[in-house]
Amino acid sequence: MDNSEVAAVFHEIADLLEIQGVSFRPQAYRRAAQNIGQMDDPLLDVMKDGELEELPGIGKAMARTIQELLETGELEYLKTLRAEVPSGLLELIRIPNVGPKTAMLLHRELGISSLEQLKKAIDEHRLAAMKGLGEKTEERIRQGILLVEASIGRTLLGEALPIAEAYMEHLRGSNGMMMSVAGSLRRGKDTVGDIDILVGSDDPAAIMDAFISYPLVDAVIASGSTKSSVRLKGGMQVDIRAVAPGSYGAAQQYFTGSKEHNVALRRIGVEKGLKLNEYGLFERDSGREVASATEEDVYRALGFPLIPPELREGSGEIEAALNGALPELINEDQVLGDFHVHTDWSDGANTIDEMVASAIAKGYEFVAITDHSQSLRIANGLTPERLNDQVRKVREADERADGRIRVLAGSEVDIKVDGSLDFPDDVLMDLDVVIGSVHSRFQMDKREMTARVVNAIESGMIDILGHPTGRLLGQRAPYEIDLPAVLDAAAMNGVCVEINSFPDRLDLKAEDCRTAKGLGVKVSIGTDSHGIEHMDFIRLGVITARRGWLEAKDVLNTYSAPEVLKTLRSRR
DNA sequence: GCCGTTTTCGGCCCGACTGTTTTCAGTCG
Repeated sequence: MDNSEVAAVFHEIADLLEIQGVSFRPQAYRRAAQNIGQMDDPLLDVMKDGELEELPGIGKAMARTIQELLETGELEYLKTLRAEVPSGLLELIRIPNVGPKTAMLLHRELGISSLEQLKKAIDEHRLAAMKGLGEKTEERIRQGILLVEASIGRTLLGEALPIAEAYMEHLRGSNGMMMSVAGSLRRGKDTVGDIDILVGSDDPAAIMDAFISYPLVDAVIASGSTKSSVRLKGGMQVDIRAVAPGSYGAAQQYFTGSKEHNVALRRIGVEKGLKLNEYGLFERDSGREVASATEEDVYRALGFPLIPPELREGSGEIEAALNGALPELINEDQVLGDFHVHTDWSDGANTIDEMVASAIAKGYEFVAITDHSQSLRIANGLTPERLNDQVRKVREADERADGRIRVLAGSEVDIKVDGSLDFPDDVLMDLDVVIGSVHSRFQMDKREMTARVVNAIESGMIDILGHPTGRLLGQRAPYEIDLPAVLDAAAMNGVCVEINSFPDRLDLKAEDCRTAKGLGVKVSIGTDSHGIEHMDFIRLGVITARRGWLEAKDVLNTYSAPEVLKTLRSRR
C-alpha cells in the first residue's frame, strides 16, 4: 500500500466520522492525510526506521493505524466504521450543499442512502416538506446534483496527463517507438473523458500484450490486434490504437480530432479531389497516396501549415490557417517565471527559500511570493504586520539568490464584498506584485459581483485579477459575473488577468483567454502552488494559454525580470 | 486524534452566509 492509498483511507475515515457527527477527529485525519500525500519518502521506509510518530500530525494512534495498513493492507477500524455508516452516504456528502448533517438527516428521516434515492425523493418533493429543510434547500441540492453529474466520467487534464505518460513509459520500454496521446488529451481540454494512446509499429501484437498487462489495469474491456481498451484502477478508461509507422501522421491527425475540425478538413480535401482517413491522404480517383507519414505532411498536402492540436476545435483555426493568420503559440520554455506562489507563511507547505530553490531549479528568472491576506483566516492569511515581516524575508531571499533569480514580494489580497481590498493602499505600495482574488460570497448576483470586481480593478492597486471566475472543475460553477465588462475594465486599467494553473481551476479558461486577448488584456500565468510539487502545474497553464490562442507577447510570464518589474511598477 | 514559547489538558483557523427559524443549524472556504 503506497502513501496515496494510505491518505485515501484517512480521508474516508474522516468522511465516515463526519457523517457520524464526530468533531475534531475528522480534521486530525485530514491533516494527516494531506501531510502523507505531500511526502516524498514511502511510509514503509519511515515505518522501518521507526519514525512514523515524527511525522507532522501523526501520533501514537495513527502510527499504529499506518502500521496495520502497511503490514496487512487492511484496517479493522475502517471496517467497523463502514459497518456503522451506509456507503451511499459517502456519495451524498460529495454533493455541494449537502454535508454530513443533511446526509444523516436524509438517511434517518427518509431512508435515503444513495444518490439515486435522493434524486427520486427530490422529484417527489419530499425534501421540501421535511422539518429543517424547505423549498429552497431542496432546489439547492437539486442544483448540486446536476453539477456533480455533469462532471461524472470526466477526469482533470492535470490528472490524466501523468497517468497517460506513465502508461506510455511502460509501453515504450527500451526502444523508442512512435507513440503519443491523441484525442481531447492531446488537444489539452481542461477535462477529458478517457485517454487515447496512438502507436506506430510493425509489431502491434507485442504492444497490445504490454498494454493489457500494465499493472494498474483493473479490467480489460476490449483486446484486439490493433485496438484495445482497459479500465484502470481508479476508473479511468484508456484506449490504444496501433497503425503501421508509415500511417502514423495520418492516424495522429485523425485520432486527435476534434470531430468538427476533422469534418472541416475532410471537406476541404474533397474540394481538392482528396480523401482523408486514419491511414493517409489519398487521391480520390487513383487512390494514390499523397501524404501519411507525419501530420505536417498531411496538413501541407491540404494547403495548410501544421495546425497545433490545441487549436483544433473547429473554432476558426481552419480559416486562420488559410489566411496565414495562425498565432505563434506560446511555449513552456518561453515562460520565465511564476506569479502565484504560496508559502508556509499562509497555507503553503514549503518555506520561502524552498519555493525559491524550486523556481531556480526550473530555470526561472523570477518568482513572486503571494500569500493570502488577513481576511482569509482559514488559510492563515497575513496581517499587515506579518506581511511587512514577510516582505523583509523575501528581500533577504532575493539578496541571497544573488542574481540567479529575482524574488518578487507580493500578495494574493482578498477582494472584499464591496470591492475594496484587504490591505490599505500604503501596505500594497510596498509590494512588487499584487493579485486581487475573490474568496468569499460567491453567490452574489451578477450585477453586484461585477461591480465588486471592477471596483477592485479600478483601485489601481492590483496588478493581476486572480482566478477570475472562481470555478472549481467538477465542484463549483463559476460565479455569476459579466466577464466582458470585467475584461474591459482590466484593459482600461492595465490589469492582467490570471490563468490559474491549478488542475481543478484552469481559470480563466481557454475561450475567455481568447476574449481577453481580443480586448488587449495581458494574461499572467500562476500556479497557485501550495507546495514545491505544484510548480510543475505551470504546464497546464501554458496548455490553457495555447488553447486560448495566446502568443508569447500576450503573456506577462515571457517578459524578462526587468521588463516585468517595469510593467508592474508603472501601474501604481 | 494531535499537540504544546498560554503545555500533558483542553483546545482544535473561525467567520459569513443561507434558510430555516424566532434564536439557530448547517455548509463552506
